[in-house]
Amino acid sequence: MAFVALTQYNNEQILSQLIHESIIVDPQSPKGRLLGTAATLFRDRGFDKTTVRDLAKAIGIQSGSLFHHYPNKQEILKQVMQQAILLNIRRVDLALSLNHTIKDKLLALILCEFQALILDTSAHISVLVFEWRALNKENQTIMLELRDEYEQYWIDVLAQAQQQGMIDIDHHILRRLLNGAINWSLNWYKPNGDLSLEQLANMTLQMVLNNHATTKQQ
Amino acid sequence: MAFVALTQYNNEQILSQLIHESIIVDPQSPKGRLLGTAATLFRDRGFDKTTVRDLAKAIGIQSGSLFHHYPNKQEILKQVMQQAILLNIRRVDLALSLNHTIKDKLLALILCEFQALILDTSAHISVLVFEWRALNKENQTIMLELRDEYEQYWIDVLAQAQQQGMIDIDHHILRRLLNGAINWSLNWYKPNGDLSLEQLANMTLQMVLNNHATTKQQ
DNA sequence: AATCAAGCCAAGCGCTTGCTTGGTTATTCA
DNA sequence: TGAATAACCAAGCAAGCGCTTGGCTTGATT
Repeated sequence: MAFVALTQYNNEQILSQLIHESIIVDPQSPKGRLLGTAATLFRDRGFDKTTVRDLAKAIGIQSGSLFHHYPNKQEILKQVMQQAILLNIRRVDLALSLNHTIKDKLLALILCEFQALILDTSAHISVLVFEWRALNKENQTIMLELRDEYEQYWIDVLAQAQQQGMIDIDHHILRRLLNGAINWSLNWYKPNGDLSLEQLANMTLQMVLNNHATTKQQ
Repeated sequence: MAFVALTQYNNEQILSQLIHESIIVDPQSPKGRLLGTAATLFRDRGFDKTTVRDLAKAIGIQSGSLFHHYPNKQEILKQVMQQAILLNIRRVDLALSLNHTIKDKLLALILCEFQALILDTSAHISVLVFEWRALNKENQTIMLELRDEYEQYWIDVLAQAQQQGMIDIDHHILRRLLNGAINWSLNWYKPNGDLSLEQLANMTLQMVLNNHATTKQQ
């Protein structure tokens, strides 16, 4: 029983499912393209340094026309982040259901998080991670509730891993350390280099597992 | 031969030494207090959202008077970051010389980095970590040279740790993961909580060491 | 006693920002 | 086919931004 990663097909299924449920906006629609463009600009230049004129120009409309779609710039930021979390909650949910040992589940979580940061949702997730402070307090509260939902998947798996003796240190703290280690890859990982995301995820797993568990499993 | 951490006295010695060598600005002087206030504001509100009027008001002068001390706002940011690195290079240098086993040296590096982020240089270092993109390209280059100098201490120790079989994965990648894990503590660690920095540093060390090394040493 | 630099103030310039307004064009669907 | 709605334009306002200017005050130096 080997480790199972999400396929491109999986991701497309999740996407169209969420669009159908009206949980996320179709990236093909005007509003969706706006969010995608905004995510890219926010990631590359930062929220504050991206002006509504920059954004409008990148889309090909007048700056004033943005406010037909969203009431203000802050709301655009919120939507970008919200879509990112909602999509990745589903991905994690599916990835965990495809794997059965705790070790594989943990690897699935790690790989999913790397993929979210580096692959197709990179722009949205980068904004979520690095433009957090640009969110106003009210929106931060809303987003924190969604993040808690996502974090629960991690906590559940890590708690079991600790129970089985696969990890040594407190799993809440381990999650914080891991979260930082993975997020930080945005600052250095080069997608077209020698190191694949699967390799990186495996190395990260190896870092947190104690040696007995590593050699005992499988 | 137990692990030796830097004392308050050590830090004061390093500080006055660096002031005497004119490498960093005396925090008591007008320019130094300006940098300290700027660091705090930049950390708490971000560089872009801190206006020169905010900064001037916090110091107790008119906004225009700032430009008597520094030619522009960007230069203030650069100085804040530069002071942070220069001070911490010295600290790491001393901390490594006080410890002799590789395991203790590694723990010293981890603890120093946590302390830099959380304790007295917190404001400066936070700015360095989280306001990097606010630096213009030219200043980024300058700062990268200083960071390389700092990173060399890490690479040296990690390379030896790997040679001795204390860590399993490539030490360059391990440094990236560790760097992220430690930096991220800014987002969650509460200095007055139950968890001390020494404990946190030890847990982090335990995470990266493989079990054989952990049990074999000492 | 004269000099001068450090430190600061008061005022405001020129520019950019998010967003508004009033109106026009395109698309959808009964 | 006609009405409603979505999508957009052109122009510009009010506020905030970094920074400049010209001159005043103070304390150390010679």
